[in-house]
Amino acid sequence: MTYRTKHCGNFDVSQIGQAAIASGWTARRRDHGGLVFIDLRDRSGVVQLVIDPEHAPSAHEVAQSVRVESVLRATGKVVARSPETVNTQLPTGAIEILVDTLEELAPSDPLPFQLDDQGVDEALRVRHRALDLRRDVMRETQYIRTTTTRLIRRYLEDRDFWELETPILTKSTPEGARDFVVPARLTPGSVYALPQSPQLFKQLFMMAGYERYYQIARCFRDEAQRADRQLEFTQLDLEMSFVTRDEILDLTEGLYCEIWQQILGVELPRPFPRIAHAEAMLRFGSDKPDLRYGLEISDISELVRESGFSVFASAVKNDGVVRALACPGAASLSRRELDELAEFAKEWGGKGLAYLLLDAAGEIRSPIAKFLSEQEIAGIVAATGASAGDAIFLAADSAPVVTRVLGALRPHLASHFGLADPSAWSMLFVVDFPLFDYDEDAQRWVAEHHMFTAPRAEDEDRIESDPGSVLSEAYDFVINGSEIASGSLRINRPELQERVFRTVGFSDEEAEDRFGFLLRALRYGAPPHGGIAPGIDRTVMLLAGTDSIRDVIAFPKIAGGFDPLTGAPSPATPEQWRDLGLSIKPTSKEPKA
RNA sequence: GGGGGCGUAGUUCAGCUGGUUAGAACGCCGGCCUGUCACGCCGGAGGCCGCGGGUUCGAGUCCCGUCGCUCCCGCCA
Repeated sequence: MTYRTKHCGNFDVSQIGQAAIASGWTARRRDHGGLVFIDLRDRSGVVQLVIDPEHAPSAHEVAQSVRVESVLRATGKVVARSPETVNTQLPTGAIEILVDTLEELAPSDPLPFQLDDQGVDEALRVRHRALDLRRDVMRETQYIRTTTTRLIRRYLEDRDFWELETPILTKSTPEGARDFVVPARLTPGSVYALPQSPQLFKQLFMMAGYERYYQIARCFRDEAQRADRQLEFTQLDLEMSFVTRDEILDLTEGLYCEIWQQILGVELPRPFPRIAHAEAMLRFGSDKPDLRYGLEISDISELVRESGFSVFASAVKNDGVVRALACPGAASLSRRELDELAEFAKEWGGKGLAYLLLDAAGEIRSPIAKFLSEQEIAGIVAATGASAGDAIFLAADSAPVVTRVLGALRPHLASHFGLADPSAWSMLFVVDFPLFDYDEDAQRWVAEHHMFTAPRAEDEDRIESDPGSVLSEAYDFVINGSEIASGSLRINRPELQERVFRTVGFSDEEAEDRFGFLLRALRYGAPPHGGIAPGIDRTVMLLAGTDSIRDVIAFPKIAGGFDPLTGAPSPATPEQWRDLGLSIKPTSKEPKA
C-alpha cells in the first residue's frame, strides 16, 4: 500500500499511460450525473480525477457522496486530456487521472466558511485555522516564510555564524515594553519575564568570544497589538564581534538582496542608501521614510522671516520653522479635501495647514497668497520644486511639531494620490541616531535605542554635559517606510556602560541590581561588538504583499491578546493559584455595572 | 486608556426618510444531468437582525448602554 506515486501538482504528460496513486483533499467536485470530476489538492497543487461510472462503478458510488475538503485516496492511471478539454489555467491541466478505485480516508463536515470566500471574520478563520491555512494564499505565505528562514540560515551558516539559543524564562527589564511575566512557583512572589529580545544574552556570547551568533528568536511584548504588531513575534537576532557598523549593514544588505532575488526574482540595487537620522527628519519628517515617492520637505524659514504673513514670520521669530512640500497633481483638490488635510494636520498637533495651488497655467491660487510677496512665492515654488498642477503644503510651528505634521502628511498624500510605484522597493539604512531622548513626562533622559548602544566615540565626552547632542552607533533598516530592523554597536567597557546607566537615572545600586550580570561580564574583556535584529514577520509581510501581521503568523492572537483557536488565555485553576502561593484570585474581566 | 468603522442566514453582503410575511449570492439538503474545471438546471431548508434597555401605535432601521471584531492615537527602549 502506498498513498501516492506523486504529489497532486507534480503529475504531468511524462506519466501518460502509467499507473497513478494520489491522495489529498477534495478541492471541488463536479457531478454530471454520469461522470464525476474531482479536483484533488495537496500542498503541491491540484490534479483532476475523472470517475466514470462505466469504468469504475464502485469508485463512482464513493465519488457521488464525498463532500468538499474530504480526504481521498485514488488509484488509476494518468491519461492525456483530449485537446478541447485541456485546462491551460492549471499546471496539471494537460492530463487527468482516470480513477479505478476511490477511497474516502476521512470525510469532512460542511465547512464553517468557504475556502474561496473573501473577508471572512478573522476570529472565525483563526478558530478554524487548520482549514484557513489550506487556502492557497495562506499556504503560499507560509511557504515564503519557510523559504525566508531557510535562506537566512544558509546565508549566515555560509558566513560562519553559530545558531545558538537563549532563555525564554529570563529577567524582567526596567525599560522598554511591558514584560510578560511568569510566576515562579519555587520562589513565591517572584516572576520570570519572557524576553523582549535576546539582547543581553547575545552580547554575553560575544564576551564569551563566539564571534558570530544568530537565532530565529521569538520575542514577547505585553503591549497593544496593531496591524503589524503581535504580542509575540519573530526576529532574526544576530551579533558579531570585532565588527564595524558598515560591515553589519553590508551583511544585512547582502542578506536582503539574496532573499529578494530568490523569492521575488528582484535584483535590488546596491548599496542601499544610508541617511543620517537628522537628515531623514528634516527631508522626510520621519526616521523611517518611504523613498518610493518624492514629496521632499524644504525648510523655507529664512525666506519668510520678514514675511507679511504673520503666521510664518512669528513662527520663525519664536525659534520655530516654516517648512513646505509640493505634492504633484494636488492642485485639483477640492476646498473640502483641503479642509480635511488641515484637520489631519491638527490631529498631528499642528495649528493648521497652509497651501498654495499652482493651476494648469502656473498661476497661484491660495487664501494666503495676498499676504506673501511675489518674491516669497517664487522662492517657495523654487525651494519645493513645484510645477503646474501641484499643491504646496506649508506648516509653521516649532521644529518638532512641523516635522511631525509634515512627516505624517507625506505618506498620507502619497497614499491618496497613489504616488508609490507598487513594483518599486525602497530599502535604506537610517544611521547616526541620537543616543538619548528627553522624556518630558518622566523629566529625564531615556535611551533612544537601548541602554547598551555605544555613543559615537567623538561624542562620548558629552554624555554628562550635553546628553541631547550625543549621537549613537545605532541604525535602522527601513523598507517602504516600515521599520524592518534595528541595531547598533554596543558598549564594551564597563565604565562607559555605567555612565550611560547614570545618565538615564539609575543609581549604581540599581544598575548593579538590574544589570550586574552584564557589568560583571564586561569587566573581563568584552570585544567591540554589535548586531541587528530584522523582524521576520514584517519581512514576510512585504514579500507576501499583505498589510496584516496575522496573515503571516500561522497561529496569531486577535483583539485583546485572545487566541480563538485554543481559547488562551484561560483562567488559572485553583491548583495553579495554590501552587503559585497566591491567595488573591483576580478575575480576568470585571463586569461593568 | 482614548477615538473611528463594522456587527442581519453556515459565509459575504443588501435592507432608503421607522411601516405588511427581513432579501441576494455562495454554501447546505433533495432531484435531474457523461467532458466539466467557480459545471449547469429544478426544488427545499435555514434568521434571538450581537446582547440589554429606551423612544414610538409600530424598531433590523432612531437613542443610551454593553459585548465582540477591526483600524488609528497613546503605548511599542
